[in-house]
Amino acid sequence: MAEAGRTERQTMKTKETVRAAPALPLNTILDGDCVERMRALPDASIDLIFADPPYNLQLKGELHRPDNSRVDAVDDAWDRFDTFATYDAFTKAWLTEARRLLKPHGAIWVIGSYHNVFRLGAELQNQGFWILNDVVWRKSNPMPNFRGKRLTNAHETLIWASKEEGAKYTFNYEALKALNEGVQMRSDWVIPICTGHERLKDEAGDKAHPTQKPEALLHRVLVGTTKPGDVVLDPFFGTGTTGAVAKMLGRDFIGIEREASYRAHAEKRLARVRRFDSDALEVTTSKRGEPRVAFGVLVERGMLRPGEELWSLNGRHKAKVRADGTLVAQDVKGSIHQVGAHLEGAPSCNGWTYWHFRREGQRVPIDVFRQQIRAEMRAG
Amino acid sequence: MAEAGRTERQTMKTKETVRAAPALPLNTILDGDCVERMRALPDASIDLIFADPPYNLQLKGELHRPDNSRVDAVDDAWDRFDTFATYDAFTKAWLTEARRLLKPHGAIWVIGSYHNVFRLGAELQNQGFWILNDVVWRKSNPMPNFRGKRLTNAHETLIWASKEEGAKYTFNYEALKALNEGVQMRSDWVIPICTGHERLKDEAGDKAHPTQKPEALLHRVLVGTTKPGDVVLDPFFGTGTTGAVAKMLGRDFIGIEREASYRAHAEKRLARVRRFDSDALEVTTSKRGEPRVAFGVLVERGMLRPGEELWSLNGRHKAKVRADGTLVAQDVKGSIHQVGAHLEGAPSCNGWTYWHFRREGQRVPIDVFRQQIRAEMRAG
DNA sequence: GCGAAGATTGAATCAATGA
DNA sequence: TTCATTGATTCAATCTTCG
Repeated sequence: MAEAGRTERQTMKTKETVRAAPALPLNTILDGDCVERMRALPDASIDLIFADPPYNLQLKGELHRPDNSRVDAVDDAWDRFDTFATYDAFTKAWLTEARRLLKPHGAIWVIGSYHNVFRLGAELQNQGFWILNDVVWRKSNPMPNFRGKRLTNAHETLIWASKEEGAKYTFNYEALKALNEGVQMRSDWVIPICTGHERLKDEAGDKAHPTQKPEALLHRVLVGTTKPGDVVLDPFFGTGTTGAVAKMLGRDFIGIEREASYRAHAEKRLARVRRFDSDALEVTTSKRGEPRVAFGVLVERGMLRPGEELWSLNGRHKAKVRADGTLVAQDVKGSIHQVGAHLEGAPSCNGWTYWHFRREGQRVPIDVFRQQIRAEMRAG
Repeated sequence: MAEAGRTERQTMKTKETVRAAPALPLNTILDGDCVERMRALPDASIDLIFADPPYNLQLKGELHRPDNSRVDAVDDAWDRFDTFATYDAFTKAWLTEARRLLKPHGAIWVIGSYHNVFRLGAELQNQGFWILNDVVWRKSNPMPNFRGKRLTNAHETLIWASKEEGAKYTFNYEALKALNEGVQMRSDWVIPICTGHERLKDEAGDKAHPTQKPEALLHRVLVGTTKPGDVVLDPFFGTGTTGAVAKMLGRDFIGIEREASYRAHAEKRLARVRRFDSDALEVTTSKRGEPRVAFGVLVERGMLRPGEELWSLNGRHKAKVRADGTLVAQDVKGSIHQVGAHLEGAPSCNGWTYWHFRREGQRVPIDVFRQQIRAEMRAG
């Protein structure tokens, strides 16, 4: 259907433009270098580009977990660049082609981590792309920081940009609002990393690709910023998450991937994918339980001050709040639960209902602050 | 005290260096241009920099190149280039001074939105700063997107970086873990925007500063990445959130702010702030700071006897204690760590938590003896 | 610079086990 | 058979410090 429409349009073009505008290789995976392959595609032919370029992680030695198992890191040749200058030149080259390929009302998504995303974002701006949002993919199950030397790296960043300032772009506001329980979709998306059945494995049972993206992420991108029938280009196709989700959602895709083994996995995967019935696009939203609130957050927010005294339920014990959200009593320090249990000689203690602060002569349980924070979290 | 120490050191210096190392203007707000003011401060004198640079530079109408030549009216492309170039030059200038001011084990935090954070991050990397994490401040109560044309912009990005690759830095792992319900602090922080009593207002009741940061954000930054007594510099001080939280937490600060009205608000605010009790500022510490204990000391003290058998964590291996504090198993002898690693075929092993002795049918880790000795050392 | 001590993990999937 | 529990495994990682 879409194929026929395109052919018809082509026949109406003049000789000069026909040469510059060959038929698009829709729903196929092109092999080879992404810049070269993009060069062969016609100007202003693509509605959306989703690009997950190498992150240039710069990992050094081996890393082991506390149980001594080895972390299977990204050590592929395609992720190694000598210098930032080399990486920047690579970024500039593929973004230049990407911009040429975009229709005037097209848009681009790129994804990266702190290793590369600042360079991606700066080059997007340098080339005249107009950033619409940066989006944080908050991983519900990230890999921990095993050595305890930094924060757990629990997110990646996406940048969504139109071709230039003032250009139109597709944004399905209501669809995203529906995906978000009836309130505006925010710039932070909580999505689990790709595991389980969705994660492609090779014959040996190892992961087929070190950085396979979850389909839920692409689902949100494509539902939110493309229309059915749009052409989506992924110049770093990998095992084809973009293509798989595009096919499910009734969008056309073009993939470029130079690693033969990734292409093979992607081909097999795409053959299995079925396009959704249009009424099957409803989303399942998982109800979560009440979010956990750390006592320390009350201190950070100034609801309780470091040094302030808390009183036990029965008024017999008191403890002092510390800056990191632990308590210190006469002969013990620890969490609100630990200190309460110790003072009562009990095996456990719910610190939230046990500890009280004083306001105007009254003892008030600290749990009122937790409820307040939860209300804010729900609002957000 | 610190002041005295500095003076003493100065008197020992030669004439040339005295001029370059004046006493630090601790706990004051300097007025004027941040780059000029930073130039007057001595090398390697600051422990932490927190910077919230402007991104809405009012360039329109008086646009000048870095060399101070005026920019003529030009087409959009030139305008765009010059705008970014000017912003980049500004960023480069203040980051260069910032890096010079940092102690070798110092660190920097910068905060920005998608308008400027990619340029900040790229320039940090270009100058040789080593990014430790990017952190997402996820706002629980962001401003909605009224036009429904984009995603609700619900976060800002912070970048935490050390002075260079391999440099030490302060990271209070256990304190942040305590602040997060006992699990590792992640790179996404949920904190409300600054409203209510905390939000400073002018005489007319309007907000005193357009982008006042919440104290909770600075609380987490300073608890997590500074020590009491550290010197914290904020080159874009605004209404002084950094200074206020630093003072509460027993850190020294230096602020730079060119707007007189912001300085006035900050001065009033700082006068109101009370420092927390010093025992409230103590923070849960890591085992890494504890003194080392030789395993042989346990044998010397008779806690374990030569010839006594120890069992591995999983109960599969055993080894015998020798009088010199080494272990001997079937085919290997050496330290508690070496023997454990060998038996498990692991690259390394923490013998303190791996090896257990038997008491009344129970397996108890030898680490309990180490803790006992450490307690004695603290008491003695 | 090198060798050794010793500090360090959260959420989720899936298979095996037991009730 | 079903369900709860336990253990093994895995995830884009710029992941130590002291003598």
